[in-house]
Amino acid sequence: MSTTAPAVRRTQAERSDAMRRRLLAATVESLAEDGYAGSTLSSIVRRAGVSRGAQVHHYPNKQALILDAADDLLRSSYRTLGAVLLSVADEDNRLEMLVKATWEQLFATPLYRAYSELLVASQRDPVLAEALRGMLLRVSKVFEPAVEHYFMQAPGMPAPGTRENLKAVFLQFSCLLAGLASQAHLFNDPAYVAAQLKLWTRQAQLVMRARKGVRTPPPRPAEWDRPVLD
Amino acid sequence: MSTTAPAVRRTQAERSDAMRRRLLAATVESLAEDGYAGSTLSSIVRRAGVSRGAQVHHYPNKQALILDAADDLLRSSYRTLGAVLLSVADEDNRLEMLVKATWEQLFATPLYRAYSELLVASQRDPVLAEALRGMLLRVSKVFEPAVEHYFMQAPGMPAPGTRENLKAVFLQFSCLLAGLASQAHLFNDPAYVAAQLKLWTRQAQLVMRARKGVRTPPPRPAEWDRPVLD
DNA sequence: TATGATACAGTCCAGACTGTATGTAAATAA
DNA sequence: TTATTTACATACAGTCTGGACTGTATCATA
Repeated sequence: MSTTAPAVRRTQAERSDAMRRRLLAATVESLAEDGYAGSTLSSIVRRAGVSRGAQVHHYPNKQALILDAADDLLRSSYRTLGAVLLSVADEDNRLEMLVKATWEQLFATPLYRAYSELLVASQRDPVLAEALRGMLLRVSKVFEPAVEHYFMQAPGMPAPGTRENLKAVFLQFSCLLAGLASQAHLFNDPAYVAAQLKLWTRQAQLVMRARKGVRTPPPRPAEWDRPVLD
Repeated sequence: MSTTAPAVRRTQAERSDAMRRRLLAATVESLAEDGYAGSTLSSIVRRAGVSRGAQVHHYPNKQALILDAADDLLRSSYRTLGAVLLSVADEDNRLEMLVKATWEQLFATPLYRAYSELLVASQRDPVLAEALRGMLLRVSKVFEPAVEHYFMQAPGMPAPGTRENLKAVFLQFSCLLAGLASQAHLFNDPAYVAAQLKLWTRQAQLVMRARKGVRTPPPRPAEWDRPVLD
């Protein structure tokens, strides 16, 4: 009667995979809650409920763990963004829903808190900066086709370079969300955020329109459904 | 012939004042260069070229120093913003100049780097958050009258609440700049920032106009010229 | 089943950081 | 001048962190 023995026989790959997942999840959690500097190895392994040895076995040093967590983080955001894009597929007021959903499901989440910690840390860590750069690039590679899939230049806009314009407007959107997210906790009136989202939506509607009759999901790259870990 | 003796007799208040300035300047510098977590008391006093005892004499603990540095930082930004607002006083393309100057002289500076460090730290430090909140409020109390002094709702805009609209558009502006500043180091193409500034300027010009013939400086609150230290 | 590889646990250590305590010089007050 | 407060300097104590190191359990393979 071995009550303690788990007796679940797992393959080495399964064990490693599960352990790495626990460590990465704990790291991202810790980044969001305790910040970059507060995310010590000790606190992370405590949060993950594993030993110090497990961490050192899978990640030779702290930077390796952080980098992998950053990758994990961006991959999650990537998938969340995908869900957001799909969720606004057959709406009438598509832009408004997209704005709202992007804020609520992406920027007003612990995930973005963790990301912003990495962002400021990357100001002084070229390796981390390069990693974030590459990941941002991948995210935009998904977002931009989706934007073109759903939206078009508003008629009568005398703007040259339609495609570039849409991209610029959505880059503006991301900057606005980033700025809002970084300051939102200082606003005593939470309605400010809603008002800002509404304002941008109105402005954007001046230069773009949702394509009519688009009921298919946006282009979905292959790596979309790739598992979180390589 | 006392070669070493400085023999400059200073009053106690002068000594304290000078020392505090050195400490605050070093702290803000350190925040910008080494980040919040990297700004240790040891590194700050080393940067300031003073001893550990000087710091502990003027600031009982780290938080007190950081809080005072935050105050100093916001006060500097406050004055810089004032200079920016005055510098665009008699320009024709006032909005464009204001945008450019605000970016270059405020957000693309080490000062804002330091501020952004405090901003993320304030996510987990309620005291710091409250301090930043109060100081932001003071800054906006200067900025908003200046905005109304220089700009007006564009004619033919069917928007209710002119005053509130202008405020919202400039809050959008500040969020955009904050977002840009937090990510700018990831953009490999520095032209992105310029393009974004241009884009926002164009959009803002749709809803506002520079008042004609305004050649007086914006309202200048009394505390404007108050010295940095109380 | 025997042997080696992999996964994980727990501990130790050198360095760094903050706060404190004590000592000295400079300025003000008496 | 002398006494006393203020400004600064130095030394130290306690805590924490990240990396190294050793030992044990689990899995793969022959």
